Amino acid sequence: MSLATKYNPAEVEDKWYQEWMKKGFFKASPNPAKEPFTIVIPPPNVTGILHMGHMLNNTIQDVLVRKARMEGKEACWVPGTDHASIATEAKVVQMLREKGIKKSSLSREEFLKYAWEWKEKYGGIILEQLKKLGASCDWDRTAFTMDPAYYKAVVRVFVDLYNKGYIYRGLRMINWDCEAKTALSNEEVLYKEEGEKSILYSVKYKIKDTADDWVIIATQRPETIMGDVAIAVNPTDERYKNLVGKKVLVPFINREIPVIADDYVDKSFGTGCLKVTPAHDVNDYEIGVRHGLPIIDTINDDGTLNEKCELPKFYGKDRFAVRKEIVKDLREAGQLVKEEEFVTRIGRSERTNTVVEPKLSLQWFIKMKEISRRAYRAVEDDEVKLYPAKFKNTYRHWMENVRDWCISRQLWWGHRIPAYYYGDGENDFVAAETIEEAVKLASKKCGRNLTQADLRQDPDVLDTWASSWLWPMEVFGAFADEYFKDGKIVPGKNKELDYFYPTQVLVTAPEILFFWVARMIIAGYEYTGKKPFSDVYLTGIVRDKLGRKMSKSLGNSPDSLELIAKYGADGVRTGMLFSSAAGNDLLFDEKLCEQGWSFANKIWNAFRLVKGWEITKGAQPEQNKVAVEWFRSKLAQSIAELNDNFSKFRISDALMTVYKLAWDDFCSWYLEMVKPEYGKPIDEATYNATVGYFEEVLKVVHPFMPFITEELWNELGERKDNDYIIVASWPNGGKIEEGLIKKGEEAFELIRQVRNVRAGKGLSPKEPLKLFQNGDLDVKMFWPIASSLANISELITTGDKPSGTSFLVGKTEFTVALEGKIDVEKEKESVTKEIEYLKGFVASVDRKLNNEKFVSGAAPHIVEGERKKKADGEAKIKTLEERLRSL
RNA sequence: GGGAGCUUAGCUCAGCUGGUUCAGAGCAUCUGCCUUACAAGCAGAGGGUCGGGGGUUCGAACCCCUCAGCUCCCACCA
Repeated sequence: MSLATKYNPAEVEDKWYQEWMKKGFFKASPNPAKEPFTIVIPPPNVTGILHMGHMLNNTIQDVLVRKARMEGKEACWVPGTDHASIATEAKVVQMLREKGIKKSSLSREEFLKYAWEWKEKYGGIILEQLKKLGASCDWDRTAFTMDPAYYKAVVRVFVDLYNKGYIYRGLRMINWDCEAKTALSNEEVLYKEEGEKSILYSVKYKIKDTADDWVIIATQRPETIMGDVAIAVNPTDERYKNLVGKKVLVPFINREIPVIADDYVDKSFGTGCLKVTPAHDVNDYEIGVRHGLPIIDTINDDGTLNEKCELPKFYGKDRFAVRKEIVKDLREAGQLVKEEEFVTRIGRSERTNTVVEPKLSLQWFIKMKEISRRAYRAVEDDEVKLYPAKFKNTYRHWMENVRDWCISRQLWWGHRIPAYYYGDGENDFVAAETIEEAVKLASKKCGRNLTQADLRQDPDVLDTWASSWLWPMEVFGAFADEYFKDGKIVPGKNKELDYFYPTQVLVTAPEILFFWVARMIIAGYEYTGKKPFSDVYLTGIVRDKLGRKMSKSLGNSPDSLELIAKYGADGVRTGMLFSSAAGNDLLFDEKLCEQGWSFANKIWNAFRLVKGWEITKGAQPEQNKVAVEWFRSKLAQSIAELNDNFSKFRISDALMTVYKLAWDDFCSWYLEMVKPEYGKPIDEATYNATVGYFEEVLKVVHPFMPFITEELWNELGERKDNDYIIVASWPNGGKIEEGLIKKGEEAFELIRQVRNVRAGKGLSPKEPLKLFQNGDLDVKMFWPIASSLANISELITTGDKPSGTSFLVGKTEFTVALEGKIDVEKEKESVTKEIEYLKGFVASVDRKLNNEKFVSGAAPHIVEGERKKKADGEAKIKTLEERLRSL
């Protein structure tokens, strides 16, 4: 038998993944005899590639799914991708631009053809990469948010919510991307942390019917002056009290606008006078609404000025170009009194990086207040639990201040809004799932017989989250005709949904708690009356070891697939989990993957050891019997701890428990206990027990390191049919003999102490030592093990006090005989030091016990504990003092 | 501006309802070993007045107040 001393993951990983696929172990179907365990993947962007965040997130999901599968549950992990409307469209537009094709030169149909081609080409990449990681998804269920059925579901939900009165169309101030020509949600607008430099201009407006009286306002957007409809001052501002009600003239166009008073105005900012431009500023819009002011929208969709600005030389010119010109004009007219630099926060589009233009626009909205009430309560009442729980606060805060959700996007890639217009009036439209239905509805609404040709469908598409919020339901086909009735999903009809939904766990990033998680909960209750999942595990952000976010520009993001090639998927998976408590950012260091590989290598070498043993029919030595019994309890203890970690979603801790069980308890202690001398065989009983334990250890390691465990499982025993570790049963632990574990601990302490003496005195482990015991610690049971692991030739319990170095295990003193090798003075010094320490300790305990209030106030078992501390301490002191005298 | 959270060993973090798992783990460090499973290993060791200050209590890493620093979320000042 020749096995490499170094484990090589590359040789085994692909093989086992193929084998699992071939055997269909990832497939799940409704099975009433089994409990379901469902996870829906947070669908990555269809054009995405696997980055570190995905690796962490999907490793966690796979660990949970694999454990559930071994526990005998019907484990179903649904994979899929998100069409990611704006992100994908941006990529397609860029691709076309590189080919020299402008989006504006294409028809909608032509563009979509390119987009679908792009999707077909790149859409599967990330899923293939997940396979390298070992993700045990049911690939037959792979879903896409623009699959025909899914598309239909999204449209259906829009119509349904419209009919229920939750969806409305309204003129709202929205964030506008002039380059992509689309509305952006608040979340898609980014602000630079440090702010951006800008210039604050002070501009003079002439007061009407005065010779030379002026009002000075401060603005950083002089190009919007022509959209001004008022000047506002704070009502308590004494400086301007007599100005309110007067008219002033807008520079250049001399439109008369009123001076109004509004609380919003900050007296201390600028001059305390604010120009009000409702079309181009959110706050101004609100002031405008409060004062019934008109709205003059001077800027086109593409960021150029239009004829409403009344100055023909600016028509069609970009707003920033106009800013420069108008500043010049103002200066020349003597109306620019000050220019000062200041730092402000400018919103930029997440996708195109252009400065976001606040813009009034007709958009579609979902009213959130009422529809989200149930979802709010669900988290409050822990019906849906968040891990870590601190996100409950964040969630509550968002829910209590929830705003209406703008769901329309001026894009082509996505679910087209199923609203059909038949006229130019504000209400001349209907919402319908099909154009046929729309014709009927519209005809009825307007009282004329319309045809399809009379209808125009809304050109916009829906926000991507307005499709992915249905994900946990629609991956099971929830909204199909057969199951959907009167705005609800009828239970008892869809076997898949009834069985797999609600799902168990959602693993995702905290940044999409509102975008996605909250909205899934809302949609879940709205359509099924049930939560979409019970537990939400929020991962942290993967950062580099300096704590910086991983980004392309910093170049600090390692290539996922290269890491897997280097350390194996097993190594990378464990590497990612070593330091990633839920909700904590993960400071990724490649060394962690190396540690993961080392762990695999350790297990590999344990296997090499066991595999190399020859077996004899001989009787089982006492030492091995004890070792086997001890490990049985130790294993049970670790499994209990492990299950507890899992139940609390402490995945990192779970891995650490497994790591210590495998490395410390199994390899360092157990295997060392039973390892026969070189060249000698091992007895059959011990061998069988060892293989059995090895299998149990492999099982608990499997969710974390699926590949090496499958490999060794198959090497360790004769396997037939479907005997694979991936479907092996999760160990049930068994009885934990506390007494045995304690005896083991005492023996290990004894061994450590003897080794310590050796290290201190520079004695070789090969040199046998004599040990003297003074005290009543019962070491009999583990003695054969202790004597062999510490290489002790003899234990003398006659009470003799040899020359040597002593130590305590509990209250019992042990002395390693070291005639002629010790420095008596040093020995005395160290014993004295320990006595001093113990005396201080006993004194502090005494202070407590002499305190009336402590004895009467503290719980009895605490007081009892203190008494025992004191007695033990005193006993130890006595032993040590005797020792000191004998030196 | 509003809200949430964090500060424990060199690093990353555990420490559940104040008291025997109370000062812990992994990594890193140091010392000694190439001991036929593994030197990417083995054996052993050192290291923290639990951010500062104050208070409550018989007793505080844990509860309260306060100061300092950091992080995140929400809103966003013309």
